Amino acid sequence: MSDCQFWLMKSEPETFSLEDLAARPGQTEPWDGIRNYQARNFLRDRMRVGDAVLFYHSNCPVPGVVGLAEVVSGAYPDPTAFDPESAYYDPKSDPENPRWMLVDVAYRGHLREPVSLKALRENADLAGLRILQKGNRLSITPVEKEEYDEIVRMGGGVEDRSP
DNA sequence: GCCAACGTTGGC
DNA sequence: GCCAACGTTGGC
Repeated sequence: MSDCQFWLMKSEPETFSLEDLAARPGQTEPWDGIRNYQARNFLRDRMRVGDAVLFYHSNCPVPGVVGLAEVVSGAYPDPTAFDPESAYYDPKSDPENPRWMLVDVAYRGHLREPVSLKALRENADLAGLRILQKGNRLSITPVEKEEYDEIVRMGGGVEDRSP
């Protein structure tokens, strides 16, 4: 774990929440639907198995970090891009040369208390967080180890809330 | 629901 | 390659 990297990944809880991840068979889920090149490049070029993830709920009453996950696969083509039935279908993604990738992530617990966006903003040690910068909408962003540790500390540590 | 900020598309 | 139009994100 010493050389793993740290990430923050956003999800709208109405679409896919941390509770949904905890309830999945094997508590693992393909993180599909990424349709932004910068986020795709992070997935494809920099994410490694074992990397630690802050799970962030966006577009909801209290946005913030709610728990932890872990990258458990390398990047591979996102099958939803080839599925005309999928909301994420992209007719321009060629199966011979896939445009969109994903990784699998696994549940690693809830923070005892969610750390709200407001609380993140109020912590001067987190001023460098990418999601706090003006206009940043990236759904996958790298996080420093110190920032990750601080957010887990603010959340009162981690507990398993497997169903 | 509003709207600011950003990314993508496509005509030229 | 420019840039206007459009679509999306996501906080509030």
